[in-house]
Amino acid sequence: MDDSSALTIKEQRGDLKTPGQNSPFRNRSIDENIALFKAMREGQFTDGEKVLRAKIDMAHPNMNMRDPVLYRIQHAHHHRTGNAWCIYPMYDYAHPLEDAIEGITHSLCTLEFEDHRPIYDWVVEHCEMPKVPRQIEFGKLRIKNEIQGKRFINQLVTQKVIDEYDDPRLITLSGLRNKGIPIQAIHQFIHALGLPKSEGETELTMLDEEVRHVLSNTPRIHMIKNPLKVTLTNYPEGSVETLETKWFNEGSEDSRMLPFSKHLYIEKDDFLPEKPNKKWKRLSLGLEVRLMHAYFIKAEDMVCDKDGNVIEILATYDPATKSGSDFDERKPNGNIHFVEATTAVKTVVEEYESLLIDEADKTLPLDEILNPNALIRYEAWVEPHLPEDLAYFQAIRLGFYQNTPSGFKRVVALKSSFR
RNA sequence: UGGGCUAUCGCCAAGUGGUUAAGGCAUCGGACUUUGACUCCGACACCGGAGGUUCGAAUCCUCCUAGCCCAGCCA
Repeated sequence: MDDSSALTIKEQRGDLKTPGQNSPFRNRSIDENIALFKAMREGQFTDGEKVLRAKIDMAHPNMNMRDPVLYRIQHAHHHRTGNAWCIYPMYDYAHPLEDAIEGITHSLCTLEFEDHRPIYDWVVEHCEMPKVPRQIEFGKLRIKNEIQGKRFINQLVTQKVIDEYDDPRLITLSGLRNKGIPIQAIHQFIHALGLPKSEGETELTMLDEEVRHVLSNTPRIHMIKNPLKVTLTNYPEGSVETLETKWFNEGSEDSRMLPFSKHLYIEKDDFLPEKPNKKWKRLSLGLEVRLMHAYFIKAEDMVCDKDGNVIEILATYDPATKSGSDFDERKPNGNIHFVEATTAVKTVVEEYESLLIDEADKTLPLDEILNPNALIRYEAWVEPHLPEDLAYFQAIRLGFYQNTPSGFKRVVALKSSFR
């Protein structure tokens, strides 16, 4: 039992290179110590008036072994035990005992507790615990370009940079779940990483790849992010054709109805007036592409606004090239997806990227390294007739999305070798 | 000479005296393709440095270098 103040104990502890001094109360008798400790437990002292310490070695090179405090007085209300106790054990004393009592054999924790292992072992041994647990330390799982520290996450929430603690931009478990990352992907990701003692920074692309694997068999649908109007000049006005189309998830015979008409939307990125190079497998004037699951169309002309932006493509379609017709007289310049303009449904979509900019220096202030594109919200055009129980799907050529009551959330983008 | 720990490809990570030094991610080629996806082929490391021991070293020894953690009555 030590009557010294916190400040005195601190001063007596020495520092990294100089040994500490024994407390003047270090040699109290066992009886006196027991009586004092009982009184302490009874609440006869005020906070900080006395403390229980382990008598180890004030000159120990590991400062954790310089007579560490075991119990301190805190007349505090505990959320479980109420006011039953006014003394509380320190982590270094409670933790090894809890492990031993619970029959823990391997107690895993992070690297900064390596210096505490000697006390852990000391407590187990000196308390003569019948079961001997072992503490094993490992490195934290750090992720590149992400925020993980409680302090920083709290700051982000408080400053309203993100909405809540389960914001999908966070890589907390609840954040990942909210974003729609399947639990199997997390398991596989963790399994691939192992439990090393080295402290590296893992790239999140490893998780992304696991997510794509898990989601690879989800139904595929057509969704247009940035619509560009296409008008088929040789298609009758007013009629909407319905094409039966396989979902295209492997092993499934399910099909869906995909509308098609004179008025369509394609992705803005899928058109350039002139073919820029031989690798261009999309639409250009004079070129023919296949609209997936539908027909070949050929861009004949385009309409621009006064600023020169392309706002509409005038094209023709070839009825002979209908999907499934085994037409093979010509090869299209590529395959792009589309949506029928009059039946397409507008849907709110959210997409996420890393919270921090690439190669972020985490020692800089947060507001200097936040990625402004960590959250992007937009309205997309989606084909109709989606199943009501659709939880996940792949928007063809875009990515995997989670279907939620508030809209679509992108779980992970598709890979692309397009340059 | 305070103590504890780490160091294998751009990123993770196997490996514990004899292997062509696993594998994944990323990247770069190419095949296939009604998703520039998937899949499939192919390319991609003198093991932080210097010495030493050994027939043989990423693995053992010595020295060095770099990085991380520790001075709460926090966890």
